[in-house]
Amino acid sequence: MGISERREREKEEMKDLILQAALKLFLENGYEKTSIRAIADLIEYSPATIYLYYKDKNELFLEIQMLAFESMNEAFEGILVIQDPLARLIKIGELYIQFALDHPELYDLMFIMEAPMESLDCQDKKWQDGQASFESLKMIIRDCQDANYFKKEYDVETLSLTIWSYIHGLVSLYLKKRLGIFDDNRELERIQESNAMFSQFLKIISEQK
Amino acid sequence: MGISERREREKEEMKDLILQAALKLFLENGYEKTSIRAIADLIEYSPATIYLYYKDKNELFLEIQMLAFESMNEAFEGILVIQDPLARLIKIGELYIQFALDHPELYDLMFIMEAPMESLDCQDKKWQDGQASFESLKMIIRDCQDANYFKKEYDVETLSLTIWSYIHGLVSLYLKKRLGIFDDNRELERIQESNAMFSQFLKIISEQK
DNA sequence: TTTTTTTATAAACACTGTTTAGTAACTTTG
DNA sequence: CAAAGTTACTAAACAGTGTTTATAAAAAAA
Repeated sequence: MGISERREREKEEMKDLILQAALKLFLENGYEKTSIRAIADLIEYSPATIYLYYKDKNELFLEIQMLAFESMNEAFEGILVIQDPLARLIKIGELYIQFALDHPELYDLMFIMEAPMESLDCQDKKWQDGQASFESLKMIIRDCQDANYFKKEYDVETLSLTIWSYIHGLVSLYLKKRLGIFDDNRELERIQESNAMFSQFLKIISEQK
Repeated sequence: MGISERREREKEEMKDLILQAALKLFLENGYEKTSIRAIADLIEYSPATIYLYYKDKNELFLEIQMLAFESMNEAFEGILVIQDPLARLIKIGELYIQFALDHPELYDLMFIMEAPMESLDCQDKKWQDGQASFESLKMIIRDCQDANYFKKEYDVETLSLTIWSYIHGLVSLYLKKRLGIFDDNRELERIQESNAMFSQFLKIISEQK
């Protein structure tokens, strides 16, 4: 009997219809201004209908967060062609910054907002794409150790966290408009300069034996 | 005539009454759950009264942000007794982390939330305590350069931003519950380990000539 | 064709920040 | 001292928000 299968399929289609509408409005207006009523209006359904497919607003935006991680991991794919591990590390940092600047709302959802993490920890399988992107970083750092760029005594996870912290801090200070402390209006250049300096530091650390 | 002066004083007292009530509720429940009505209830006034003293919710919480910066700068005061500039730099990092962990809601307001920055840039005189704390960092780094810890070619502001980015990234990943990617429940230890590693790196960079 | 199950919604609930119109109290003036 | 003017305050409303409930319509199974 194909009926229940068709219904299952229709249910998925409806979930996706809602998700795409939510994504569209979210990218245009951000989280707060994307109301359930606005999403319902866009797809021409009643607000209550959305609750038949998603438990609440958080669950809906958790799904968008997952799409965002997939998208980021895609952006990281081209990285493997770079032979030298340290150059690869520096490149992934640049791609990370680029992703954050290109999709500030998605970045917010992935790494800053607490809303989508409220009924979840990063261990959850829904965060596997999030974990995957961190695994990419860890792998590159292991490669750097194998190629004798970093001391093998360094704990890979600690080193990964240290580098991730830096780059996340840099982009989130920018996204949250805290780089205005510099009196000139060269916030984007500041990011590039700081990142160049950090890359330089990584090289110094790698040369130190 | 002392009457208008008394009224001026009473106006300030009322502003402070509202501010203290807002601060109390904010520290207990965070920004979203601190409603104007709840503040009004606590001081036994009508919600509309609050709007006679503050333009809107943002202006009220901008005032709290300023209190938070003052409080952080106080926490930094003891730093000057440390003779060695590099040790001083490492110590201010520890104090920064401690402040963030002790007052997560205040930290959020100062460096993460966009709400209080909406009608303001960091250049505004209301952010002078915010600028002061960044100046402290810049001064320490200049001292490090004078003591030959860091190359004099390094731009002080770029170096400050790089270090600030790292430490802000670390604490904000923790506060926003993104350190759950580590399967153990040792998030606080992770922070300590990463910070120890970063301090180590600073030493390596300072020794490289 | 009748019964059962699924799908969708109108309306309400309990909130939110904010504005408006009107009242009561205090201050100044005649 | 009484009238006029000013200031302080609030009840009520406005326009939103996320979410739940009761009800009706449509589809599937009996």
